[in-house]
Amino acid sequence: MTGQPRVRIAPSPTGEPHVGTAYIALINRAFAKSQNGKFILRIEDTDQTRSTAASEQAIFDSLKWLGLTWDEGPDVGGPYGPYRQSERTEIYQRYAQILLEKGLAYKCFCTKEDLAALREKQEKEKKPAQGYFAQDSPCRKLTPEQIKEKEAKGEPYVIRLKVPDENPDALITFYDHTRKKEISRKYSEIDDQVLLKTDGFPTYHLANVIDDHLMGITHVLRGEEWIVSTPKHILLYNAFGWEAPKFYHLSLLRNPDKNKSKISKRKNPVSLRWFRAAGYVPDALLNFLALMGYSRSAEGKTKEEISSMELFSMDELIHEFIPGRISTTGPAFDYNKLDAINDAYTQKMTIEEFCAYKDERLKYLMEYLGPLAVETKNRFRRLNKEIDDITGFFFKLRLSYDCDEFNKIKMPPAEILSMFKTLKKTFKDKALLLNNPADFHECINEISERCGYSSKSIHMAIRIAASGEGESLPLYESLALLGVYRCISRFDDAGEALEKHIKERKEK
RNA sequence: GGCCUGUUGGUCUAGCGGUCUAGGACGCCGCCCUCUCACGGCGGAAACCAGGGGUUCGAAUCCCCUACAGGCUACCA
Repeated sequence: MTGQPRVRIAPSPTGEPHVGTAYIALINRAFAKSQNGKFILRIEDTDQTRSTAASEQAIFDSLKWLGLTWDEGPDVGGPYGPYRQSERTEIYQRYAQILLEKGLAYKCFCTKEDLAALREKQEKEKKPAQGYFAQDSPCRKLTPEQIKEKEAKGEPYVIRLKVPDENPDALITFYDHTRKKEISRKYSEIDDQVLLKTDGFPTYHLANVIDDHLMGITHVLRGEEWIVSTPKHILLYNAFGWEAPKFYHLSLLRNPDKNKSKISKRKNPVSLRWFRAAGYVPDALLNFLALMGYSRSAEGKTKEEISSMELFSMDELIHEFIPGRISTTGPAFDYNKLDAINDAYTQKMTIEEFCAYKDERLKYLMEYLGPLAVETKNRFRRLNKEIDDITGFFFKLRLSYDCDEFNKIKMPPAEILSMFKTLKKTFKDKALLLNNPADFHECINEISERCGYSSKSIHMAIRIAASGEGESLPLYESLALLGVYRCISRFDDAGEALEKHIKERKEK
């Protein structure tokens, strides 16, 4: 051991690159660099049904855009590769086999139905511990002959960890360095987790523990959602006879609404590609994210220094980083404050930097717009026109509706209102099916036919709700880029604005 | 339901037993600067430190209980 820390982030390449990934990456990188350590990127693509190469590329691009570069990873290599879990399946299988041989894991032939039945039974009995554990596990009791028989028949199986059950009330404990305290769980509360799936791929738990050990990870800084499963991981480290890394759990970014639930695309933009296309300066986004997870000390600072201490660069963060100052409370993601910080950064720029940034952003914006790029370009008369007059609606959180626009829909206001409601409901129901422009096209036609809305009216209504105006970029492509969830909230907003408008007119 | 975690103004936070009649930032309001807006400057409203019990000469700070919020409870990570 050299004494230099090695940390990692391990994003899954599913869907859009998430701000949460950048947030965790930022803390990890600051931690590593402040101690002259290494920051590693590992791709956790063990979920074969959801992982895509495009998503992986988007993670690379987005993190690089933010300057969150890594020392080792799938694209740059390193001494502990491969850094993509899908390329390490034999390793996991080998280690699962070791556990099997040691008698610390077992093959489980239960089907989905078996598990559902088990769960139902447990619920009926109101057992405090649910899940697949010890005496509830039929496959634990299988004799070697029975196992052989099932295997010969070709029954699919998973490999599960055999959680020690001699002493169910004993505690399994680890130290959380962020919360600065021990956290523990009873053995009886931990189920016999699946280690290797039927398809031969590992679950997160197995792959994560093996990789962290094999890659020499010394400190694990990850999201708070992992706290409860950390004891499972400790169990695995014990089973292998390995020393566990030190754990730091980072509080989750939250939606800025009343309840502060985990930040999600259903409620707000979370894609790093969105932030980039929206025109945020990378250093500003970084600074803002750092504020969410880390707070600087005011000690020894003058009044003036205190009033500007929220503004700092990645380098400054690295130089003064103190792990003990990582926050433990879940911060609401305040888009408003992000804007303020972004303003501060643009003000610090020179004209040259500003132009370079605008150019870079414009290029990226066109890429982001995809099929709409040409349409956007064609709407310019002269190059001095502001691009955001045309594309701004993609990047505003809330639109303000000019109520005269609604007059362009040739329908009575009350009917428009109910149309917005129908649209909202249908989009919500079909949310998972609405991805491409064609999906939106089909869906809108369906509603139009089903409810007897004229094609012209429904399209105009959607156009106004989505873009805030009666003239805009081609509709279906726009909706696809906006994403279903933001469309839904815009139907809400537009409906609300219209309702207010109707009320005001009545009062007059 | 069970388990785990968190709780200082609307939001992000400083604070680690007396210096707190709780400081800063964002947002909000007002004034000044000014041809407008933005920037900047000044000022203001906004937190009885979730609530209740302890411990202590003394608690936002330590302990306990309750409430609320979040997370997890998948062959997803």
